[in-house]
This record gives sequence, C-alpha cells and structure tokens, in this order.
Amino acid sequence: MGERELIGPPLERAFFDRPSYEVAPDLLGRVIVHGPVAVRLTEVEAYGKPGEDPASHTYRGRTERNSVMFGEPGHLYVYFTYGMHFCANLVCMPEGVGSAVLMRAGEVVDGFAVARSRRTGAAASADAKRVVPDRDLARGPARLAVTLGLARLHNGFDCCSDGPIRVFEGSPADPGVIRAGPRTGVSAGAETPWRFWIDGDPTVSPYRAHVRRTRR
DNA sequence: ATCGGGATTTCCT
DNA sequence: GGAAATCCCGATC
Repeated sequence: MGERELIGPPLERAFFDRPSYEVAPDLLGRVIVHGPVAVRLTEVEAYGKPGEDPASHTYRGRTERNSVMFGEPGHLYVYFTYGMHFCANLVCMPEGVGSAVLMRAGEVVDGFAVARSRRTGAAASADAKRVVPDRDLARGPARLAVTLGLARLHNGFDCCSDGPIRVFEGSPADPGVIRAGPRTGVSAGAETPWRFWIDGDPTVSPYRAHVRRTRR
C-alpha cells in the first residue's frame, strides 16, 4: 500500500490518439489500476492499422470481435484466445482506425493479496497450493489480464473516464532503458520491431519466437 | 534451464 | 479444417 501517491494523474484520451508504435514505448513505466490492484507496465506490443499490419486483428477489416479497436481511443480491447486466455489492449488512433497496444507484462506495485488470489483462484484452480512468485504475477499477457481481473466483460471499457479502470502517469521509462524487437508469437509481420520492453526488468516475459504447432 | 504436449474458442480460408 | 498476440506442468538434461 501507499504507492497510490506516487502514480500521478490519469493519462488523458489524447495520449492514445496517435499511432500505436508511438504510444507503446510511452506506456512503459505507466501504471494501470483496476480496483485494489496496480500494475506498472514493463512490456508492450503495438498492433497497426487495417491493411498495413498483417499481425493486427484489424488487418482484414472490422469483425464482431475486433470492433472495439475501431472505436474511441483509450478504451480496453479484451479478446479471448487459445480457447482459454484473455489478453488486454489499449485502443489507439482516432475513431474509425483500428489499432491498439497489447499489454504483455508488468510489475504488481499494489494490491498483492487480490492479485495473488486471482492468479491462484478460479482461473488456475487445479492447484491451490501453488505459490506464484511476485514477479510472475503479471509476466505474460494472459497472466496480466488475470491479475488485473480483466475478462470479456471489460471489452470496450473506457479507461479515460471516471471509473474503476484507469491508466496513470507513473514514471515513464527512460528512453535509454527501452529496448525494441520482434513481436512474440506472431507469424505474419514478425519482422516489424514493435515489441517494447524495459531492459533487464525481471517481470518482462521470456521471448518466444513463433512456432507452428502440428496436431498430435 | 529448456522442451514438448494438452487445454479449447474464435476467426478465416 | 486448422492456426492463433498463451500458459501450465511434467520430463529431461
């Protein structure tokens, strides 16, 4: 506790109203809060506009799933993948342009008790005795979503209005410690270096190159 | 430390 | 039909 005084004012909508590859590195060191839990972002990935970024969910245009990405910037885009995981993005660019930043990893800075129970509770019910190290609480996009209590219900949530989910100024990462590289788990557009992370931070997820899975 | 298999929905070809 | 912006666990080195 006691961290809340250090995270500054919430980011305004204009922060998100620009290209995702500019927003992404600027999000490093910012603090996203949902209720009692606060997470300092240490790793993010940018996803670009329709027709321009083959790795983006919006590449082939608007669908029911990705429609939030075409809406007002500063809202959450939460999607379900691999049959079991949720991942959370912050929508970028003006209304009508489908683009977002995926929050891949962070450091829990407040609300540890709730964060831990979310991670060892329902979602991972198989082993209640499992002890999750602090640094693994939000290490990886699906883990970050669980720790922050984000799921399908929060798709479309506006983080730039008064409400339980906000992104705060925090302490922007010094440009000298920001690294950029290929996005994780992406096959199409793998060459675009739109993954950004804080160099040496223990909460950054291990990089995994895309591997094609074969069935049985 | 690293590897590989399984869980299981949504989207697109 | 099959890949996908993933994670967990057990086996093995």
